[in-house]
Order: sequence, then structure tokens, then C-alpha cells
Amino acid sequence: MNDEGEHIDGRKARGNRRRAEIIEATLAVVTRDGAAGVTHRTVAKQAGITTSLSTYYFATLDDLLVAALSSVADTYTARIRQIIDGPGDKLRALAELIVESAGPGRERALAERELSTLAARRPALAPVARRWREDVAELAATLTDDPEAIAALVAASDGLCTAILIDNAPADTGYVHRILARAVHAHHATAAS
Amino acid sequence: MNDEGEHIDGRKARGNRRRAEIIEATLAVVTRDGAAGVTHRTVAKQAGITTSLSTYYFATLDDLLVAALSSVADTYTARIRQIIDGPGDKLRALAELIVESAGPGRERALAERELSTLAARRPALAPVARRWREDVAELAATLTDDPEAIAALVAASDGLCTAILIDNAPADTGYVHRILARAVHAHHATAAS
DNA sequence: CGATTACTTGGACGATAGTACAACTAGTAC
DNA sequence: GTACTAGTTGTACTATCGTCCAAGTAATCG
Repeated sequence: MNDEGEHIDGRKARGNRRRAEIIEATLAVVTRDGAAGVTHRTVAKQAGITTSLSTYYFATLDDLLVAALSSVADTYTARIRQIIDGPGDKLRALAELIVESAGPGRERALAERELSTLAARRPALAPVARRWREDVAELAATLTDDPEAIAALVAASDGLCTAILIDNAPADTGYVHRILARAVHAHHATAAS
Repeated sequence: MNDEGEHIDGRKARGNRRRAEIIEATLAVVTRDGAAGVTHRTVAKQAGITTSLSTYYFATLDDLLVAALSSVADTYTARIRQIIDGPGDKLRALAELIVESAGPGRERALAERELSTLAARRPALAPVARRWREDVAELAATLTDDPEAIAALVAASDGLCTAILIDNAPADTGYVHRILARAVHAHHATAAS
């Protein structure tokens, strides 16, 4: 099993490399033309391969989109987990992550948002799209025990991302940090009803 | 001018009625199949007219999408302005409006979000998509003078909508209201940096 | 070596897309 | 009545889509 395994793994590794290339090409297409521009042909052209090869690795377009969304979600998860496990001011690190959406990470963030929106219609994508939100919640859980504060931070993070992406809102780290802090640290006198 | 005007207005009125019908059909299609499902043919079938008639009123698909997004944006603007100008607890009314996205207004809200995301790629749509955000900001401005509190409320509103739409998060009016209040009324000790 | 398997290719099928266009209808002007 | 114009229809052209398939290549196994 091991002997054969190494060879098989070698072959599979080549295939997985191709898969990764195709996924990256897919994200490039989403970045450039939006999710609507994703077709087997455009992706293949972007990746420099033939159309048939794209369908060989992803039989259906849905498979391709699921894989692409999963990929960006994985990246984001890694980033946030890095913040959670790392030292330093977690809230500030989150603010810096959000502000990235205004700069070099803008196109990628836009692609993620587009794929997330797409997830609303494809049940298979929903759990993947939900994950980054859960990650932020987990980060928030290290800062407070109040469930509402956690929900507020998640909502604020998401809303700020939207503001930066759609509205081209000013993206100053200090500014974003203050708004996030407001959600978490609010001394809210639990007004009734 | 008036004599002729009446007749011309009569013709134009008929045309505008058709336009409205087509826009409504477009929203129905976005609601059912997503923005990607919008084609001259699907819209025409939904409206019970021929494909050619759809292209007669909206020469290009972009025109149709712009008109559809403008329509939903108008509706939302009217709702929020009603809250601003009306009596009662504005923040609670906003919470109720947001919570609607979980119930009967869900599909419509989803359609709006989809069109907004689409706006990120079409400069012509950007100002329209920006408007509902400005409306919420205007509502917030009646509750506080702090610009950051306003930004926080807008972000919270948007994030909560996303949570409800994508995450199927619990949508309790009191809950939403408390999170919104947290954004506005935070007694935040302006931590430096 | 041949056999097997993963990988890759070019080309094809039917379906559907955006869009255009000439003809037809109905209401209005004179 | 005729002339005109907005509204409406059926049809057709071309392009691109998802998907499939038979054939070819290259690496590995026995």
C-alpha cells in the first residue's frame, strides 16, 4: 500500500497541482470579469490549458465554483486563525485585515463577496460561505463573553468590508479599529425592550 | 403643447406601464433564479410578453439591470424616509425593517443584495447601490452627531442584513435593536491610536 | 517489452444567449 | 378616409455556452 501509495501520490500530486492552477485561474476570472464570467472556456484560457482539461478536473461548473469559494475561504480562515493564535492586539489586527480590502486585496475581497452572494442560492456553498463569519466570531470570543458583543463585532466587520468594497469608504486602520472597538466594548446599559 | 401633451402623455403612460411590468418581471426572475438568470428571454416569459418587446424598452441587458436596481433602491429609500419623517422610535423601526429580511421580504432583499454586488463591477450602478447606505446614515444622523457612531450604525445594519440573509441568523427584533443601539449609544472612552 | 492508468487534446453536439430587423397593429392627427 | 407613430410580433443571425467523446501522450507497473 505504501509502495504503490508513493507512486499514486506522485500522480495525484500532479493532478492536484493542476487543480490548484485551475482554481487560481478561476479566481483570476472572477476578479477580472465577476462570477458571471466564469465558464469552462474562460477559465481554461486563463490557465493556458484546453477547455476539456478544465472539465476533466471539474466535471461541472458548480464543482469549479465550490472549489474556488472553498479556496478563498481557506485562505481567510488561515489569516484569522493566525491572528487568534498570534500575539498582539487582536482587534487591531482584524482592523488591518479589513483595511486590506481597500488596497491590494481589494479584487480578491470583491471576488470573495461575489462568491458568497452566489452561495445564497446554492445550498452546497452555504457552509463554506458561513465559515469566515464563524472565524470572526471566534476571534471576538477571545475578547468578550457577551454573545451580543460578538454578534455586533461580526456585523460591524462585515458592514465595514461592504462599505470599503462597494462604497469606496475611507479605510483608515485607526478609524476601522475604533468602530470595531465600539461594537465590542460598548458600556451598554441594557435598556429594556 | 397641452393638447398634444395629453395625448402624448397617454402613449407614454402606456409605455411606462410596460416598463414597470418588465422591471417587476426582472425582479421576479432575480428573486427566483438570481441575477445570473436575467436574460431578455426569461424576463419576457416572466412578463408574458415577447422577447422583442423587452429589447424594445431596454435595448441592452445592462439597461434592464440598472432599471431594476434603481427600482428596488427607490422602494427602500421610500421606506427609510418614511421612518425618518415618521414618529416613534426610529432605531426600533430600522430594526423591524432589517428583520423583515428574514420573513416575507427575504427574497426581495436577496435580490437587492445580488444587484448591489453586481454594482461593484458597473460604475453606472454604483451611485444607485450607494443610496440605501446614505439613507441609513441619514437616519442615524437624527440619533447622534458623532460621525463614527453613524458609520458604526450603517455597518451594523449592513452586517446584520448579511447575517440574516446568508447565515439565516436568528432575526429577533429586540436582538437586532440591541445590537444597533450598541453601535449608536456606545459610551466609548475614545481610546487613543 | 506490453499493459495500465492518469493526463491531455481537438472537435463536436445541442441549447441558449444577445441582438437586429422587417412586418404587423392600434391609436392619433389632419 | 390617409399619414404617422408608438407599440408589438415572429423570425433569424451569429456567438458562446456546458458537456461529451474518441483519440493521443506520458508515466508507472509487472
